[in-house]
Amino acid sequence: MAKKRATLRMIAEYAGVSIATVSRVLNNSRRVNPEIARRVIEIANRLSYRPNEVARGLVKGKIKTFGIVVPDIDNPFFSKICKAIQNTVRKEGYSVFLYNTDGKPEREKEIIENLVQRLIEGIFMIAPRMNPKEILELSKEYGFYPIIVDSRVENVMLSAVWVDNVTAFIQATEHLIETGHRRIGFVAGSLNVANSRDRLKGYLLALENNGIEKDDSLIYEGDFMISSGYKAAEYLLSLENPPTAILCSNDLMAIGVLRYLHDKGIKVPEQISVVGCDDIDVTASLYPPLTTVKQPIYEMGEMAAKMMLKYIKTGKLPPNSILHADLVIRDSTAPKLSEVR
Amino acid sequence: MAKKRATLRMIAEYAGVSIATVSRVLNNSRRVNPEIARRVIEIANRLSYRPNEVARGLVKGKIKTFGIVVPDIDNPFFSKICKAIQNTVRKEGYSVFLYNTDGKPEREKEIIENLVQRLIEGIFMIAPRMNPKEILELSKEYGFYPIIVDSRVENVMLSAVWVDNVTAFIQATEHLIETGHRRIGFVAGSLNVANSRDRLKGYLLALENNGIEKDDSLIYEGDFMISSGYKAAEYLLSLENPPTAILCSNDLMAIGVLRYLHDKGIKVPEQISVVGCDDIDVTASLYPPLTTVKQPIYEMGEMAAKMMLKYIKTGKLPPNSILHADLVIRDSTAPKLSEVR
DNA sequence: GAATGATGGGAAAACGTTTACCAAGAATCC
DNA sequence: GGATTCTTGGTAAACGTTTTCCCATCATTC
Repeated sequence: MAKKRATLRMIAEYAGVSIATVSRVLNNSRRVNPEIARRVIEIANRLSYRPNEVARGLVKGKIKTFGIVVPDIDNPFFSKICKAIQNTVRKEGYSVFLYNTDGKPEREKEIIENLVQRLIEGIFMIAPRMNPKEILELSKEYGFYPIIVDSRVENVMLSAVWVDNVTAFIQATEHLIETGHRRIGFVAGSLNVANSRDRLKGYLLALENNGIEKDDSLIYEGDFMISSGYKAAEYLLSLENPPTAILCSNDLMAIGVLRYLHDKGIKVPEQISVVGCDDIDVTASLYPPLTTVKQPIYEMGEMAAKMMLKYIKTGKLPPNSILHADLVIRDSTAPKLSEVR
Repeated sequence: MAKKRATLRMIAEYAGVSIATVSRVLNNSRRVNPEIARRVIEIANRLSYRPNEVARGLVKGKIKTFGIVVPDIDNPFFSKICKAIQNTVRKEGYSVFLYNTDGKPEREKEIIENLVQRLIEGIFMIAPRMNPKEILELSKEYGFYPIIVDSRVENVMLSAVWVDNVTAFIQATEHLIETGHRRIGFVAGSLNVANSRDRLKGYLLALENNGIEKDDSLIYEGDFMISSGYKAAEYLLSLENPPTAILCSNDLMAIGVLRYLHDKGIKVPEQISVVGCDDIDVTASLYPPLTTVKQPIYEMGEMAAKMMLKYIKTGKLPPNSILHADLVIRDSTAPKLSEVR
């Protein structure tokens, strides 16, 4: 079916020179006679030669490629990070392998081993479930550069980029408290991911700072998907003393919450306030437009990619990068009903 | 930094056998003495041997990997297709390279050449901008298996999976006509992609079938993104005789339309009906829940993956696969105002 | 007991590069 | 002008596999 692809050997024969010379010309790796160089290039073009990256990878012991390991590519938050990484590393000639874990920790190790077999240079672990220490060990054992994205990592010799979620959620919670809410429901993400724990922590700290006693029944653990937001709202509204505001660990769950409230005819923000997190693209177009913690999503991916490239170039661990998230107030939050009256 | 990875040679030395024997044991490619086999496997495990896929790829002339070329991974429609492909091919031991084109046709060729250098076996072209003939030629020249996803391809020796958009849009348009609408705005996607043209065609056919004269001023060409839906609505509502319903070529643009209408205080569906296309996850959670043409997104990706796997196994071109899309009626459409009164 | 066949192991070529080393000629330096 | 250094081309090893031959052993068959 396919024509035989051109190889260095073929070019060498046509040009009447050695393979080494052809390689040198094409890679500009050593000076060669300009006349020969011209001829080689001309022939290479004529045969539309493309280097075999696999052969090259074998001798170099690595291939210009990164792995991206992501819980769910179909989550707009993650897909934007992937896009940012891809756009950034492409400019340096890198490709990316994409792997979905569906949030299953056991798949992460499996994937890493698979990637290593393919001689990739580095791996972006996005919101990993695995223990950072374990990632560090694997990276040493197998010899790849790891960058952790969207997950706080401290006291481990790993480079990571994350958002200060604790502060952001203190801010979000205090916004609700300031507008008079005291019973604030919290829809957490899976608590085996660091971010979820941090967001919960911010929520709890804000309550404490404001002398509001925590009530465990107001905390619901979801899984970051729309459906679990729906269930969370169903649960919270079934309490005998339901919350007047619901703070969600991501926008998708907030969307689920909004949906439940619409279904039940409960008015947002008049009867209940809702806050999300991420500021994915659709958030501003919901009804009502959602108040949310705006994460610097693209920046986070871009930063991760830059850190990786620097890591590879220098061999030195780049410092962690902590980005800031700010609350964007839209129309899904309002002063507590009783205060308005 | 990294320990030396185990190789066949190392195992062979430890076990006191030849490399060939080790390879045979590990690949089960020929019977060997069970006693030796046992020893080899034991040593391989102890050294936690992982085959070097790059070396293997070099001798086999191909590597168990596919490329996915997609206009915008951050579009939930595409990210779901990617997820489906990934999930399906993973089970057969394949990895995927992911490439974003940002909808730029010139990048597609570039990416294909890059992928071919890496000895991938096949490429999924999702909603490609490139001419199918050209894709076919490249696939022959370079020797890879192409599968076209979400784009109608006929009379070309290529395998593709797509949705019958013409029929779906006839159905969507007729739903609006049946409920009394006669001035129906149409927000097209980029008309250089086949799907957009088909959707427009369906719209026009439905008008014709129902004796409604087409009005070019009611047709707006967007680019599939939220922002262009917003602009489209702005334009359509500025007409001296504005439409009473707006049909959009995808949900994202419909979201933009809804947003504009909310901003202007125009009630949906009371004052104007809106229809989208795709049925991405958030669609049902919008306000109002959007009537939309539900595309079998995951199925399309899964089908594409299965076709690819079969293509590779048999070497024979699998037949095209045409999926069906159905209108899902939710709350964003209603009989035309004047009819209600 | 010789011829034949089956079995299981090893040697080595092959995949397509990069690169260390070598050799020969040119240039440079006193 | 001879010794030294520089330049530029080639040779061949190396990367880690798979796979084709080939050979030795042993069992089977007549």
